[in-house]
Amino acid sequence: MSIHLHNTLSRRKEAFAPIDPANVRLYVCGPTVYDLAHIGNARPVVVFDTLYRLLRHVYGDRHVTYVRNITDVEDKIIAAAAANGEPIDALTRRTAVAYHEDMAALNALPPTFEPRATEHIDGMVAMIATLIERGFAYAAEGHVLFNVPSMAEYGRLSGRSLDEMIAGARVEVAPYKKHPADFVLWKPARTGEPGWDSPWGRGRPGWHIECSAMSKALLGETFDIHGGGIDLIFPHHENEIAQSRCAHDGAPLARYWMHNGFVQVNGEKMSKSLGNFFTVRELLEQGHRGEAIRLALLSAHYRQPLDITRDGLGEAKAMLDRFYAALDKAGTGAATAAESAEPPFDHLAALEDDLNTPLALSHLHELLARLNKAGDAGARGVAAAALKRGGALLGLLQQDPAGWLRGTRTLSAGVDAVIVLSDGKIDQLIEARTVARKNRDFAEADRIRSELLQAGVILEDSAAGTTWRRA
RNA sequence: GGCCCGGUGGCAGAGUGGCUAUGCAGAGGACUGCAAAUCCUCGUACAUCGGUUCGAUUCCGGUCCGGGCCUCCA
Repeated sequence: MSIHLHNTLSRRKEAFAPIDPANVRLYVCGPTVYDLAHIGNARPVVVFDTLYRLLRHVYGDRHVTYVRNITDVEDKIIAAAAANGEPIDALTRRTAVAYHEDMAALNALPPTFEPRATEHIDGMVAMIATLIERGFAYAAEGHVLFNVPSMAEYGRLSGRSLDEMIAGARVEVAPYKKHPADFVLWKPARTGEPGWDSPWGRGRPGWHIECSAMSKALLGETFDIHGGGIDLIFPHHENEIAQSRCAHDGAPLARYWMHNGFVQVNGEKMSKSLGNFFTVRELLEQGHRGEAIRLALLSAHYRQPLDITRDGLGEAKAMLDRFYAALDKAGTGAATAAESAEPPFDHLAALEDDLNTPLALSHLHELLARLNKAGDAGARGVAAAALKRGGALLGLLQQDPAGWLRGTRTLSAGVDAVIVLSDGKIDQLIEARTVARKNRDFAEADRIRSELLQAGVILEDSAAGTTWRRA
């Protein structure tokens, strides 16, 4: 089995063959840093992080280059900074830090490179100059525009023709555009706005050009996979393709295009403009742990729409409780064995088949059942190692099991919303209960149990003694 | 209006031209002082109407319903 991926360009699943197996190259559109990331923004991060982990497994950790940019110059940033009365660089720095914290909570690995648009202005200016020189772009009233009709294949990715786009156009056409579909490569900066000197006057780049310039700088003219949310197909990715191909003698930008479906709320797209979003940070502060959020995001196939609900997050949490409880009983030996274990075959096969995470998870459940049924320590160790190794491909199950089960839900700023009893107090109460049970004073034993339960602590008696976990 | 996706058991969610998805919830049982956890068993689902086929939830077409893109958006 080799990796197969659904390619938006062909609208079908294709066998994946990298240009250079020694350097598999992946580019994913990252955040515009003007506000906290909502759960919809987190989905592509988690999805492509999972792809990154799979590619690293198949081609080797050192043979995959993953680029995810940060857009730190853009109209919304300017607007948000003005609204906050905050300097632009303070806003973007603060937001980028929060983004990193939130994505780390979801157990997303840092990308190989995380370029910022403002670090690549020169490359953008150079690319724009090339496009003008070759007749694909023109300057008008301080703007530089890409001339869409000059690109024969424009519309291929999104599967629409220029005529259709004009027919459906709902936007007012700026008077300086030669063609209604032309889009901005460079726009003038007004006083007080961030700007860079250029042959067309002081200004700043349009949104699309930054990805073209940054991917070229870090991955070359043609690379393997370009990913992002489904809403980026048009116009963003279509425009990236137009810019890059026209600047690069027609060389393809990326060979495989992958797009994740939306996170929805009550069946509707979650988006900032609709106002129906919640941020990753809010969920964490409500006590949902990052790994549960990650699992919820992986519980549907990446191209399907996904509703994130309280029930769904609760189910993900319960699922992790089961996994970690089994791993906890398997002991620490399994953790070390997992280092050298191969991921379970059918689990890997599911991921190689266009990142079928729900199917992969079902195989993890099979391993869980095997682990729970394992008779001896040897069989337990093997099953636990396989489970942990499989989880690693999904970015799950890597925590200390006891830490997960009994862990506090301490969040940012040391705030702890849930813990009422300290671990020491819990142990004390359990000891008292054990004594009561020995004396067959079950009324007292049950009173202590229910006292603990009210504090969110669940007891489990076994031949080996009493263990506990937090609900 | 144009172009795309989808409609699977109470819920979530894979998949398949004929054979058990899986998880959650629920029912029964084993175990347990009680409980929890675990294990065993169970419910026979694929919007609708036609077509192709020996056979369709799975392929094709129509209908209905939902979502998305066409404008910033993951």
